[in-house]
Amino acid sequence: MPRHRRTDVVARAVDVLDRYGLADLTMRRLAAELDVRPSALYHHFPDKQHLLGAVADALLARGAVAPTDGDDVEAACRRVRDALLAYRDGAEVVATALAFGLGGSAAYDALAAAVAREQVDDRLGRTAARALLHLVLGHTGEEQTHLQAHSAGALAGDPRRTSDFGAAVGLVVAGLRASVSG
Amino acid sequence: MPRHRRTDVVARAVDVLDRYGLADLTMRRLAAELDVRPSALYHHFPDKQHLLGAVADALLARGAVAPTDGDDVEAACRRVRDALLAYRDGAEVVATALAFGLGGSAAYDALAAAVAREQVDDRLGRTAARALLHLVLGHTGEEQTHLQAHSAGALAGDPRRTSDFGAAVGLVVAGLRASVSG
DNA sequence: ACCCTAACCTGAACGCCGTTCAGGTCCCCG
DNA sequence: CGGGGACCTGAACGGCGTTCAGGTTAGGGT
Repeated sequence: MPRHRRTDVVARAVDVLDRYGLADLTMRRLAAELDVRPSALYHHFPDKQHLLGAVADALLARGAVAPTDGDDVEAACRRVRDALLAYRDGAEVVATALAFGLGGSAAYDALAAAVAREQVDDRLGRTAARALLHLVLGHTGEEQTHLQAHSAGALAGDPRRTSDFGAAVGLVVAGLRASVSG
Repeated sequence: MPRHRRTDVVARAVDVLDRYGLADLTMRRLAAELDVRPSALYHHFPDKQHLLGAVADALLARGAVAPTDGDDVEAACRRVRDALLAYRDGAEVVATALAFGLGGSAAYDALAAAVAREQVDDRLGRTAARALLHLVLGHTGEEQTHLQAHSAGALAGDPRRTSDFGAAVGLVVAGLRASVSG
């Protein structure tokens, strides 16, 4: 009965991700959610990794993460971070997509574009963008994991300690500025 | 016939990890390698995550990663990186152990100790150590993934482009020094 | 009005995975 | 010599990603 296109499948996958988490974003579950048999998904994607790559790209697109934004470095980092935080396990999804080389490159592009706006040569710029990417992914992923662990039953948690995300990014930016003018 | 202790199991797991990679480090495979039935492993560890945590700690211990080392920040980062690179998928193993809070804390401790040796207050020091941890894990993991992808059939790879690991770390260290003396 | 092609899907299986549990064996301590 | 703990077996449970031969259906070309 149901007839779906690639876009529908990805959208539904994003929905399942946000409601149940990455661990429960399974081919079988997604298929059930679409009222379809698991094998039907393989008409749209060669395997789960490609699906996850498309999901990562969708997350970033919904967060308006694009290299053409006029953000400075701090704002670009915040924008990527916000996009990742907007969906459950967003950071992990994008990180694995990047690791497999099957998506998520918009995150790097956005950071690289912002870095390029500083007066810095290409080599150092790429290094900085890569460092910032790892920083944002690691920091946000950690935050997201603990945030979710607390939401599930653990009421004895810290009183929402202020995140040092900005400070960590500031450290790299300071190093970048020191390297260019020093 | 065979009788094993926790230590033996972890050692064998490290061996399997290095030979076959994290994806093939399965409870069943490890059990077979020890000439034992899979259920026997659950006498030593409550689940796979705890096993992996112990493996992460073993990797770091073998790399002589300890907070008492007299390294400066750059050297500490290099030491952690070398420990991760010494075994296949080492970075990923330590990263997931840290994410689950079941091991790998020696990596953070080593970096934190080195950072503390700089003249910097605790708050900023912890932020810097955390940033460096994400940087080292992300950078090394990426390197390790691509390195292994190239070793498996892809001879059309880059001519071993020089890694910018040192430059990335230097960026953070420069930022740290700028923040303390500026 | 027809057919044909491509897109989309089914049904059934394959081989793997982590984990559980009741019960067995063997060594060491008292 | 008895008992208890450490270590292991055998067998299953439910779930996973993936494959494949074949069925259905929509829509454009003639």
